[in-house]
Amino acid sequence: MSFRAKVYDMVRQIPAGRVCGYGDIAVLCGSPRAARQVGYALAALRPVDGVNGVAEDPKGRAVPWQRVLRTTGHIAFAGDPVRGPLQQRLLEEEGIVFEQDRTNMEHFRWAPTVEELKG
DNA sequence: TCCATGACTCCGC
DNA sequence: CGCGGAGCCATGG
Repeated sequence: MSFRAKVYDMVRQIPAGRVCGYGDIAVLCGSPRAARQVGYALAALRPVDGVNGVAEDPKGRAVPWQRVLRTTGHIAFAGDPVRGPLQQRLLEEEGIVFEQDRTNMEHFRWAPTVEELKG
């Protein structure tokens, strides 16, 4: 199983209302230093519905990419005029609270349980 | 096989 | 705090 496939599977497990850092996903996928590659994996998703932010992986399964943020709580693609605001909107609809342009990672960070990791 | 590309991070200033 | 630079490493050509 490729690194990207692991990333997609892991991101799919993040429940609505919770977020995770790129680095966190990298660790959970077995490559602690590959945070950047996690972002690259999400960038490779195929956009399906631009308005609702739906994107799928190569297998056609939807991936909640909006739940992955920088460790600082900032939206990684903030510079993107479309995806930046979209990501924040999607997260706020799930109950994530933004203070200025960042979230409180301490409060919203998600970590899988042992059971969830068995997958 | 080598090389460029990056939705990242850590560190120093 | 913010900024720039260096390190990181999975992919694809």
